[in-house]
Amino acid sequence: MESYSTIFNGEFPDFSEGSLLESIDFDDLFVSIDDEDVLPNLEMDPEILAEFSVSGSGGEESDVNTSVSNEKVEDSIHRKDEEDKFSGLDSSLSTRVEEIVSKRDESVVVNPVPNKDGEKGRKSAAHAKNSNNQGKRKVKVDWTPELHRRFVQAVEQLGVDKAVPSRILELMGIDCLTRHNIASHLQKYRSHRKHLLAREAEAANWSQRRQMYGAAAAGGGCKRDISAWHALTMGFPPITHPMHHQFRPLHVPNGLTPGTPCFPQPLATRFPAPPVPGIPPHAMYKVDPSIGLLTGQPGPSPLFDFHPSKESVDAVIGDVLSKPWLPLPLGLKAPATDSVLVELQKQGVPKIPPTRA
DNA sequence: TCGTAAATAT
DNA sequence: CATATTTACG
Repeated sequence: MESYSTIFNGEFPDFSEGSLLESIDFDDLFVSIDDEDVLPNLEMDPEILAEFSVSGSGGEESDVNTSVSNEKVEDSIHRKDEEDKFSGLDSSLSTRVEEIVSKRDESVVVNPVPNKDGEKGRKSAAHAKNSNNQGKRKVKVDWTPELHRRFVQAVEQLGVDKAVPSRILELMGIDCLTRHNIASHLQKYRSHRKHLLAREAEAANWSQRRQMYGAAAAGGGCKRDISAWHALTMGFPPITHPMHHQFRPLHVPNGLTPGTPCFPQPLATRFPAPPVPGIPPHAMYKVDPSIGLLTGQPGPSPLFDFHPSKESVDAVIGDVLSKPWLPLPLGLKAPATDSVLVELQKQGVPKIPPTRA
């Protein structure tokens, strides 16, 4: 039910280009559900990315993907699809032929199409593999991050609700894909998006209720806000476990033991990751500009030379609380440590030299 | 052609 | 065994 491709994350950092931080827009991480057409840009698991960076790392203009296959190149098949009519977009593209090597690995050549916004041209390569395509020359399309990027771009350009396979294909300008490929991908994309939004909605809901709880609690026992209290008692299982048992900051000031909460206690105790049904605590996260990354992820917390000042923390607390916990899409992990660190600096959070113990 | 769901391959 | 992708069908 919850199986979705890990490539539906929207954005994929280009490690070969530079800091992956560049590709991370933390603001987008917190897009609320009212943003219909936007999916949060989440960092993809570097491991997953690694796979792709290997095959296509160097080439800047690698219009030809020869990445490849083993020595076995038995036969190649030119697959022609009715989609050829779209070849007009890019002559070089249209000329590209999808080569399928029957024996071992196959390479599908996909050419980049100049982005409308004039972004730097990227190579888009799709590797199609199938071990036994004897008889059938159907090859599974390998939706690489780049390819998916193009896909998403096309979809968003058309509008999520208006996006239709044929149109998407046209916009993508990749001649070796069929409508069916797109349709299939679109199906999954929509499904993924649907669930993702649902999860975000739930998370936001819980976060909201947490806020209510916090307000009610802050009310000092006098439960004026009956609704809030009711919602709390009805919807929330009493939190009996110490916060640090469930949730730990990814980053703790130097000198502290990993796992030691370094963020303000009120935040930790009052706003733990919401127990969204179906989502394990460790799959929830939010980013705190001054504190770092908060997740429900248990385990050792990496240390790094960063220690937010109390002032910085206080200044940002309100903002943090307003941000909802977000569910990590399956196959994803929270932004890397470095990402957070750089983001902190980016936001002007003073970096205090670590106090060597 | 599209969208959905079942089938199938990895 | 999960799940990504293809294939079938209304």
